[in-house]
Amino acid sequence: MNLKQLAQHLELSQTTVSRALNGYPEVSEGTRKRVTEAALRLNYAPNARAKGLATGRAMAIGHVIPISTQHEMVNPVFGDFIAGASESYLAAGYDMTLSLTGDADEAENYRRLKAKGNVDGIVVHGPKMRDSRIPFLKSLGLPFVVHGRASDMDEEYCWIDVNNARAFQRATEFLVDLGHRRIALINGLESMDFAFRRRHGYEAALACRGLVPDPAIMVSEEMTETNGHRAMSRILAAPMRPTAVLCSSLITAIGVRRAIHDAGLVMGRDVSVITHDDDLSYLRNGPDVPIFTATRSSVREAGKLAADMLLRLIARPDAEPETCLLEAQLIIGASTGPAPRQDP
Amino acid sequence: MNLKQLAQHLELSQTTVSRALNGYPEVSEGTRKRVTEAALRLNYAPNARAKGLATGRAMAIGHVIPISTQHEMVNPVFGDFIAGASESYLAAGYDMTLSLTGDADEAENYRRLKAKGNVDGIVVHGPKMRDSRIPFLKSLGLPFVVHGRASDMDEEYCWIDVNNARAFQRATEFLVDLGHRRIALINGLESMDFAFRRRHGYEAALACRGLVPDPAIMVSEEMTETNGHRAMSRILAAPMRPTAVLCSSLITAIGVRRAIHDAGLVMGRDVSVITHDDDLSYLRNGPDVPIFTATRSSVREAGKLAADMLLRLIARPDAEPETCLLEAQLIIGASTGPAPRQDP
DNA sequence: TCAAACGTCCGAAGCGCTTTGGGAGGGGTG
DNA sequence: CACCCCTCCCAAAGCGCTTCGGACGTTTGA
Repeated sequence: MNLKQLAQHLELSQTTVSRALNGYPEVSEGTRKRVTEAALRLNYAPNARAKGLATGRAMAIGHVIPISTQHEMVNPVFGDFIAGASESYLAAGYDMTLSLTGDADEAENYRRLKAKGNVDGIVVHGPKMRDSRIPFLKSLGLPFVVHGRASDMDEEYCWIDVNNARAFQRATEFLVDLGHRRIALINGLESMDFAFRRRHGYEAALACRGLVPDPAIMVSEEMTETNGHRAMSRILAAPMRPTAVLCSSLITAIGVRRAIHDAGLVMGRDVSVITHDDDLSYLRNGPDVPIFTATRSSVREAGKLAADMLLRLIARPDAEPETCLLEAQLIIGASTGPAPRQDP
Repeated sequence: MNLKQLAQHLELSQTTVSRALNGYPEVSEGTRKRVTEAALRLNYAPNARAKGLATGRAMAIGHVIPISTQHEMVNPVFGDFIAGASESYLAAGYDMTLSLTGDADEAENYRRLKAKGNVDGIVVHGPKMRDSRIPFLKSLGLPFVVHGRASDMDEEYCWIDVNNARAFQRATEFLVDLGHRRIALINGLESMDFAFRRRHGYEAALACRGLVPDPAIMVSEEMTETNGHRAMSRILAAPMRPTAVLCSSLITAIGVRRAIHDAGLVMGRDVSVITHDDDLSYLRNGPDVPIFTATRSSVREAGKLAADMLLRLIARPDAEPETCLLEAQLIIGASTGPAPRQDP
């Protein structure tokens, strides 16, 4: 069933039917009603390709997610982000297309996306420090919103981000206030911008309290359970064991907890743990009393906000670039406590 | 840059340029070379909508994932599945579009997807028992592949699935062989087909060994860490505590491990645990020695196979429906051991 | 009363591509 | 030499939709 057939069936012109369905004023209410009812009954839906061709708008948003070429990992954060974003797309009548891409051909990928014309805008995931994609995308002229930021960039662009530095600064201060003096950091890959910022927040808090960061207890790795376990095991085995640790993800924290347990220690008593918590639906940090003390910020909410921002940007491409900095909550769970006396 | 401009620039007709780019034989090698080089240099890529309109093919696959309306959860399995599938799509030049949908309007959603014509086929996720989507999709005439199966259906359709019954049967037998007599089951929601099959495998193995399943130690819930913890805590607190437990996901198993630990017990000694393991990239079950004994099957691989299957189906829509049953490996980790003597 | 304005509708062009149905030119064949 | 058959290219007709520029009949304002 296409427009032509529908129009014939109604004994109207395609023009009128099209206008009736798209809410144009120059069609009588009676006719509009007749048309919409027939469309519903015959379950007519306009062909998206033809519509896109005629209007020049694809009514679709692209999400490009880089797969770390070495590890080929899909960050679970992505699922929740997408879920949040798709709420907005659904409401606005947009579709969502996904491209997973190796880091290598990413610029080419964006260019094709633009040339192929099947998205009106894109969301950029996993920005790196001084990410070259951002100036490139600006030059392409395709509206985009970045989930995260790229440090050391003078360019103006739309982004939405958690205040990672502040979150980790507060978390570190909280630990220092509890008497901890030796605090480890198990961070994500520092090529990623968020990890860089978190380290800065951590170091700033230490400096502020007259403490010196020790590279021996600072780790930067892909955020998996296994890596968390390995890093924490190593840190616990070394002399001058820390009494507290900051992790960058709940998944890593689970590995850390396992390492603490394996070492015969008790989390929250012998070793305090604070983790960042993206509030993933499948990996909640405890129902009422959180398991981990955490810096929490819903990535799903961020997805929704990013989508809304992008849709606004598409509607008014010449507007000032919006930005949105979300503050993470510091929520207290069972994984932190005062520094033990036998602090080495 | 569109075809017309490219053709003018080359002083050729659109026809010839189009044919040169699409590998048709009726164009000389010299011309083809000239065309492809110019296209590359001017980074021309054909407009996907126009191409789709002309060919009738969208060159895109839709993935429709139901969001359980109650819980609004995004299964982390999905990310890895998608990653696997996108490899195949990329190679075949297909795009991937995502629709998250509430269960309610799902049929309507599929119908629109078909009417809008922006996908050539779809992958159905999370089939339920006797899933009504399957006959509906068959009647729509849109090629589809189901990730999983729907029990109690006479319809023939394409699917790819893990042999869930067999996996859990083997796991249960393995536990019985180790001397366990009282084995708990912490399953996913039994409205989901895979959970239903796993329970059947578990019950079959018990029956085979003359054991009777006890509903008091069988749980069926959404597979989250928290739910795993809660269910296991309850089971451990009750009299007649089991000596082993089967879980449906690694995430649940992590909650189970926490519950065992909280109860002052040791996993693998006091309580044995076997879990299903989808081999997610961010949640590996240990690097070399697995943490959990597990029935393992890579969901990423399944994604790739599903995509391949769907692309074949699209190429030859009249072929017999393919099916693919993957066997899970039973891999031995540190979470299982012989049943303790003090078996109550 | 007449022109202007308005409410409704339609015809046709055009979005960028593929593909059908030729057509010009050149080399081989009888 | 005429004929045929390739090879290589082109013009034009769609694909299904939107939208510009009218057209027709009825109201309205001066």
